[in-house]
Amino acid sequence: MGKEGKTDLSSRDDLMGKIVALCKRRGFIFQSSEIYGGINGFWDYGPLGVELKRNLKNIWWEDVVRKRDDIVGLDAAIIMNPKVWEASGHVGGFSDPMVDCNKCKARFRADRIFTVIGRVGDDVIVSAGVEADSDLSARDKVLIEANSKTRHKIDHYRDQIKWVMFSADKVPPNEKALCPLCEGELTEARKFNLMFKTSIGAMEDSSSVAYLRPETAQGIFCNYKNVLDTSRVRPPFGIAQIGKAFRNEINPRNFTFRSREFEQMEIEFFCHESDADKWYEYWRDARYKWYIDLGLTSSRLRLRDHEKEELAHYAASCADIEYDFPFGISELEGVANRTDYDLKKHQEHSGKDMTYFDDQTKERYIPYVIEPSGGVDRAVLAFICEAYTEDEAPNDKGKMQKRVLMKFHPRLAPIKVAVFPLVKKEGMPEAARKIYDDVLASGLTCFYDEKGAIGRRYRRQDEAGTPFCVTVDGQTFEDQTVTIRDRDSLKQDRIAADKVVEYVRERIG
RNA sequence: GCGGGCGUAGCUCAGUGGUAGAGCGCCACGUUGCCAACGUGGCUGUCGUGAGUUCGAAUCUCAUCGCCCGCUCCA
Repeated sequence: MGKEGKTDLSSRDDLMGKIVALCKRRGFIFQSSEIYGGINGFWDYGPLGVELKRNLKNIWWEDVVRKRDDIVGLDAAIIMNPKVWEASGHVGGFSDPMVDCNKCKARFRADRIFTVIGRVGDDVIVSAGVEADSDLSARDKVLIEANSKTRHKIDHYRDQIKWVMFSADKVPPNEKALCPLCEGELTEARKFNLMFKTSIGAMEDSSSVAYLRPETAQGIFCNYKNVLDTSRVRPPFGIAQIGKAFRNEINPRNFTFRSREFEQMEIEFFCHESDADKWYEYWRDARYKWYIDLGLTSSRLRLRDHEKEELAHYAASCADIEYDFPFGISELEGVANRTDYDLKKHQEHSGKDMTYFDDQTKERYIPYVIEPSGGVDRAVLAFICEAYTEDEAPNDKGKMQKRVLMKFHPRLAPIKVAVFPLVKKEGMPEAARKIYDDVLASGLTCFYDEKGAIGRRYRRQDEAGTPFCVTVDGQTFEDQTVTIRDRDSLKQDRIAADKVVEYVRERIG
């Protein structure tokens, strides 16, 4: 990280560096397996981070499942029958071997790139890389495209030339595959399958192969019939799930933003085709508002409708909810109209009937699916970036000093209340302990601290994002009141000691 | 995956071949009467990891892991 000569870009980088440092310093997020040198793309949530993340998931679950009568929950297994991933297209689609050019850095599908070499003895008369359907058509293409000098040579040696043709995924020993664009050397063919593979049972043979799910959605689609048959729901209705998913990303980046193990919070909302557009718009707008209500400012948050060309093959429409991170604008959640694509695919592959029969209209149909699918870790990171604030506060001599605070929405804050004795004597610790016990008993997260100067204790809570700090002082013993300090404004109210829980609850909302 | 930069205490970093450092932090005791106070004492290191060169490596070489930036990729 640069120390000086900051451009706009590097000061944004610096901001991300400060956020990463604070996350570690205060125990929000650690790198996985750090003592062994870490492991790329995996992260651990520390004591404050796990509270923050859990708060976020609980609020989501409350808002989309418990407070609604049209959505039910689900917790599906991470490992599913491998046929699920054939039906979803995850096994077939992303496993083509690819090659890169070492020189011009272009990337190609290995089985589509051929190298053609013509030799007389050990002399190479012609060698070229070419994109083609077969080795013979590749040679023809090379002959047609050859320049006049090369053509001359080829004609001259005609019957003596020994041809070698091969695709970039089947390079013979001692040969090298060539780039069709720049004639540079190509890398070995590599398979780019995003799914983590494992095996079931003690013996690792091919019959036992299984995958860690690359998305949670398929667990919902596979249980759609079970839920319909057991939960007395009928379209329009949704199934919600929070769970881990795994993708063997080529290039994990940007702290926890793109990691190989991550958590999704996802709804699959089933409705009639004729209502699909209406529900799509409903969920797109509702999900956008959800983030704003939890404290992401609308200037950094944006809702972006996908262009027609940008849509995945299964989606009729799609919108991204994006956040302007210090490293750039990136997606938090996607809301898509997936049509009846998924249920149809599972009906085809499993042979099981996925239709719904509507008793009132006497219509039988496969429902359309609206999918609001959010990344939990991405949302946590967005709230962390949003909360990170530097301002100035006076020290004990009234001089302004830099202060770092995390302005979490009180609902998200890992610790809701901290309780301090002003000094460690005259019974103040005991009185503060009692208040601490009361707050804990109420179910609010609370932190007790009597170490060091009062100002230091306030600042420590500022970095943890604790919205309220309660202090027991001399006056507490005269009129049973305490001061309660607001994290953002630094203002203090004096309230009755037994009203702390009530005061905080009112402001958490 | 490619190219570049970086990796030293919990954090920020200094240290260009000769006994591992500073500031902050953390812990204890005292002091302290509302915003990173003060005093005294204390703790903290596989110098990312492994190998090599050398009498001697944090320092030079190679490999490897991790982080950052750009490209690439992105169901």
